[in-house]
Amino acid sequence: MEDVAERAGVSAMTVSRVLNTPEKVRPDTRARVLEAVRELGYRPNQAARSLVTGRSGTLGVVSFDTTLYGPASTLYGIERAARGEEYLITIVSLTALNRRSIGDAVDRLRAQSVEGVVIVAPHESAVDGLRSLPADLPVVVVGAREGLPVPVAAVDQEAGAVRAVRHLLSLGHRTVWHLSGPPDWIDAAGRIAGWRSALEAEGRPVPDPLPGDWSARSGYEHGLRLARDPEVTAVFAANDHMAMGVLRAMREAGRRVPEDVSVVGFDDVPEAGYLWPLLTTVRQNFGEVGRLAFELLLERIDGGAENRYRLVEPELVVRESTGPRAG
Amino acid sequence: MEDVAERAGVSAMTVSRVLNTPEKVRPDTRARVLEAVRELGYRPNQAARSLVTGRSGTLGVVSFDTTLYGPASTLYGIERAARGEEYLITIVSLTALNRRSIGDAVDRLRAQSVEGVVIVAPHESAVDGLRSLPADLPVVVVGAREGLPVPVAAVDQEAGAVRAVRHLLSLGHRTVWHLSGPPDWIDAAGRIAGWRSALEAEGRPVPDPLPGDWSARSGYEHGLRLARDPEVTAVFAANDHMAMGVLRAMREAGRRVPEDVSVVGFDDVPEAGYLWPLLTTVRQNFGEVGRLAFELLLERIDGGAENRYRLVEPELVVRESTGPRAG
DNA sequence: GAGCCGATTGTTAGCGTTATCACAAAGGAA
DNA sequence: TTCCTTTGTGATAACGCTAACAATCGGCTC
Repeated sequence: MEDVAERAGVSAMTVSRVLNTPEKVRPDTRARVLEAVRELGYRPNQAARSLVTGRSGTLGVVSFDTTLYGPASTLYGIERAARGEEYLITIVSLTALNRRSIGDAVDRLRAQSVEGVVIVAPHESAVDGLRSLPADLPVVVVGAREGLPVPVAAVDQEAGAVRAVRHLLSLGHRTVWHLSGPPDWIDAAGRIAGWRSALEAEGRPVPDPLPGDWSARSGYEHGLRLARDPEVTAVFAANDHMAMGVLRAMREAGRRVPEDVSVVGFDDVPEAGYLWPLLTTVRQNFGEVGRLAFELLLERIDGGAENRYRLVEPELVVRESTGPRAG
Repeated sequence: MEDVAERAGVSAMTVSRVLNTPEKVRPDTRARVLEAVRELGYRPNQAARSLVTGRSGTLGVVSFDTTLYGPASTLYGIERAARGEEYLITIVSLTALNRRSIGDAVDRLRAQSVEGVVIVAPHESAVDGLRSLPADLPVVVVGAREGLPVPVAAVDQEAGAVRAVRHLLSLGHRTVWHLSGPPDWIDAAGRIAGWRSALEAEGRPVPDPLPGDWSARSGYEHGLRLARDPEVTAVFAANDHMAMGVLRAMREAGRRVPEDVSVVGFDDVPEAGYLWPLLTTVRQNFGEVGRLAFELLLERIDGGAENRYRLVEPELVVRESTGPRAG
């Protein structure tokens, strides 16, 4: 920087100003400095800058498993939004889902002086961990429920489930069976709540939800059982992979989809549009959730004290796996 | 840090030593300092540290689309490996695949003083971008071909394709049709080369490869055409999604899989094990590639000058979509 | 023409660490 | 005892940048 200043015939301070507040420097001086910067290939040292400003230009993202479609897409959304504001994203993935693990992850990020952290961990047990976060670090959570001491961005799981169930009921099905996700997952709870309320609103019987684990295998196993019950004509699986398992089970049991049984998934994973039959499902806009999370975090960093709760509406995508009730 | 020093009755320098080279401090002094650190909740300031040491404890990863299974898994592998060595990972995703875009991404990372960069971009056009990288920054590339001026970690695409083809030939198929990936992708080229060489090694006819675009749609379209040709009894698709499209096309055309036609994919995406029929495919261990990339980068940072080329062997996973040739 | 103002640029003093060298104490060899 | 190591600790000076204030320079008012 000293070299640049000398070459441009100004002081180091002026170089700094050209880079940070160009409007406070006379155009011709600015041009001379920029020319010198270019010639010398000067790049400001971020470490020195953040040492003196206290700002690092970096945000942290803590996530459970970034190979899953949802977290990966959310991360991507955060990164794209952050790029626009000249922030870089540092990631830490969680090895376990307890308070300790989240605390460690946040600590590691803090040691690198991130300005704020987005936590992507849609589990009840993760929510516990949030209660013991450092108060001086801006934090935003993705996918948690309302009422936390931090801002939250999430997909409206309940609304999505309601849409799926209404769609099935409108096709003439008497009621809808539900294959739910693991109880620890907040998304799973939201989908159960939406499914139940949509059935109750129409005065339909509410069968016990069948607890799955997100895997196609669990969908397949429950699916075999459901296939034996002729009463079952509509199934709402809490995610697409379980729905795929149900499709396979129905096929093996000789029940046609959608003629005999309608199946709806949740997520709209990319391959949902490639299956046979094409899966009717509820699309979650994870990228948008990431963008919202970034916005909330920025507000927090800039001093906002509100704990806003921002929801993204999911969208029902009707394909081939649902149809009118037979008979 | 000053406070910690005072509380422990030592100088700031000794506190620094306790944190960096504990073996150079007498055990009782060390204990006193650590106690003071704990009591005051002291956390060293990384910015100040990297200002003086020139090391930031951060590595950059440049990737094209981290929502895809491959890049996401590679990233995850890098992150896990880096955690063990106390490195944090900063990500930048590419908006386009040209030299400019890669240069920008690397520049943004460099501005944050990352110690090295892993580039995940398995495209020919990305390889161009690599030739104009700054020479003073350690860089490792994932998924490129041999012969670059940087170390490379990749899956042995050719070996994977050879395994897929040999498997099909061993089932009695006369030859194997290939649905290839986009020509710009290095992986696609490797799979074509492996497929061709395996056929030629056995003196089998080599049909023209059918150029797809990784999407299930392209697999479906080519699949419809292949289904009309009774000669076609074995298809090797360059990825699982295209294989899914082929499965769907065969089903619609009334050709049974695997009785009439065998289909092999590539990748082993998580849902490959949930389809009907379960897809025979070639599994790539992306996590291992990520780990290798991290190792190579570490060597580079520590001064290694070699441009090593490290390959991970893919594995054939035989499921239900392949069987003996009919007749 | 003195005095004042705003715009622009410069000077100084850190930000929180660690490298380097200096120093003190303790032990061993002569 | 004296000198020389070795080991542990401290003092000082950077690292590269920006905040805060100081200085300079035109131009303008009266």
